[in-house]
Amino acid sequence: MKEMYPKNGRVILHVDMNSFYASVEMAYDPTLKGKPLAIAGNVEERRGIIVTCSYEARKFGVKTTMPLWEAKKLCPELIVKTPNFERYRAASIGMFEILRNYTELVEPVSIDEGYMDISECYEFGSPIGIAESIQKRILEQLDLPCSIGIAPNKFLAKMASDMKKPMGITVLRKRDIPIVLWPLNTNEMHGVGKKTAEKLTVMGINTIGDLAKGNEIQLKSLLGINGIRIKERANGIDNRQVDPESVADFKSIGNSTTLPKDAGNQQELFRVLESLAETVSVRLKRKNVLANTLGITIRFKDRKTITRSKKLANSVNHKEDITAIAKQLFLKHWNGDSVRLLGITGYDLVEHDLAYKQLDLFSFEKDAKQEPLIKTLSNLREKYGKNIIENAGTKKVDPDHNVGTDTSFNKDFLRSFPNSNKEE
DNA sequence: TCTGGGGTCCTAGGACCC
DNA sequence: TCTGGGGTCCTAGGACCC
Repeated sequence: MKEMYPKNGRVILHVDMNSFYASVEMAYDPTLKGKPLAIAGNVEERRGIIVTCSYEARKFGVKTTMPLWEAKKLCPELIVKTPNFERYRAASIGMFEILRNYTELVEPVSIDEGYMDISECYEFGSPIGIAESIQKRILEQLDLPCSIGIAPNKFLAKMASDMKKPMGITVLRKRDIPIVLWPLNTNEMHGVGKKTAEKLTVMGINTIGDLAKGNEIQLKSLLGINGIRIKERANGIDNRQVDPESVADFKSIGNSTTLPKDAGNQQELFRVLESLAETVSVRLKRKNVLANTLGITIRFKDRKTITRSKKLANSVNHKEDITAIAKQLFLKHWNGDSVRLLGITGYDLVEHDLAYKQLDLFSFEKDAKQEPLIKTLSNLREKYGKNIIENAGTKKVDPDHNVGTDTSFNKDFLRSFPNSNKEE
């Protein structure tokens, strides 16, 4: 059966929910249907921006990322709601469940979009038939609209799903590229933003067709590896696989907030850091991971933004540890200027159990990496007497002398010392 | 009254080691 | 006496996406 299909005959779908948050609110409260609706954060405060809006609101010129006050000026009867993420997550889970009825090869990209590899889905009919069936089920079961792109790879499927909204189904074959894709401006291409489009313009590249014929040496020198990649994409080449596991290994977990008013008071900023640390700690624990690197973000009142991070000797997920490190980083790099936004992010995430195993190994290791731990141990000895572990601090650690069996010194005990990551 | 919050990936320089 | 080249880790910033 498989041999009947050509080697590169993949069939990829990109399923994209239409104005997702607004549509979920409408499904939840049908009286909102047909009305200009916007979802916006910080509704009471001056920093609120439009996160998503209904097609009715778009007719007035309301757009995503527009400040709320501006949207209200354009559309005085705009209905504004704050995001209700539990609702959106529930709808998202329902949507991906429907997709998995057709194949296990479903890769969620974000809360409201995902790729499917339906190359082997013979029993469900033609690709268009499958797309129609998916669209119908999502509408009937969840009352939500979506657009679907059908193509031989991810990039083309993504471009295709964008072409008809709402409730579109678009097929984009390789042979359609010159007619359908090439006339478009480069900034309409997935992966080309404002900055890249500007650089391309300087090179005399305006359309995706220009890019497809672009000079590789020039592209590479101006845009790095991305220059080569976007040229390939412009020619319809994209070999990325649909990977259902990719959601499982997230790389960072963070929380940031724009303050109601710019602030320059250290006590006040510390309180913000404490609350951010709390959120990050809860999220890390919920995902059962610890962070090996911690970073902070400071945006000043002129919107200049800096990030500062620190690789840690011991992984963390407790609020107290995160708070202490964040404050320390902040004090070290804050110049006293008024602050607009603060953020804390954990990177280098390791699974809870793995982190503990490494910590155990770590305590028996004989090389120089042992130093931070030895310092911690010395502190402990000073505080609690030298009977905790006799030979810590020397290079001659006996692997059979298991420090972990001493109940007064276990992992939890060690972790209760936020200063174990203190900078020397 | 301008411009949120959650992320990913890439680049580049300096430290450090061999 | 005066200095190579490669690899990896760490840190910071930037571009992009939803």
